Amino acid sequence: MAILSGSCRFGLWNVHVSWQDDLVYRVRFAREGIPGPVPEEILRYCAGRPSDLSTLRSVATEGETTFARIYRAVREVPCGETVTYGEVAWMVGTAPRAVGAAMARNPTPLVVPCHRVVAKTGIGGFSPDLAIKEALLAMERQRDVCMPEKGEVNR
DNA sequence: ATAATGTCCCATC
DNA sequence: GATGGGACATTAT
Repeated sequence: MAILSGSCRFGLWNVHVSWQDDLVYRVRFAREGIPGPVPEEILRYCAGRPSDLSTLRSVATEGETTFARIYRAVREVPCGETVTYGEVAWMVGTAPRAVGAAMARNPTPLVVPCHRVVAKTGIGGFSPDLAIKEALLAMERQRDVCMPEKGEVNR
């Protein structure tokens, strides 16, 4: 089968997704949208509705490279919570700057929740726009986009 | 081999 | 509180 690609809206941005079944190859934020399908969980998440992004897999977490291990560690950060670059580094057994470099090159934001990794003193960075990171964190703190478990999805 | 990262920590004002 | 420099691991050129 061919890899599918499409986009959905999140605030002022469009979230482009390349995927197949439960495996996500790439996620990126862009000004303009494109037609095509997007995984159901991502669609719900962007709409601020309950979703469980952990049901999706990312190509970024596969392999035995240091980056892959970093992405796996980040994936375990619960929705609504944050960790610092240093803490992730300690868990994986690497350096804080390596974590920063890995986040900057994260091929699948959201699926690998790099927005939950913040600096010890501030919020850290995010591209293409730090405002996206702030919006994601604010949404996870206030809304119940987290915990799709056991039917509370609608009513 | 060198530069560049979405960092951290400690020593200074 | 603000600033500066060094150390750290990894990737890209």
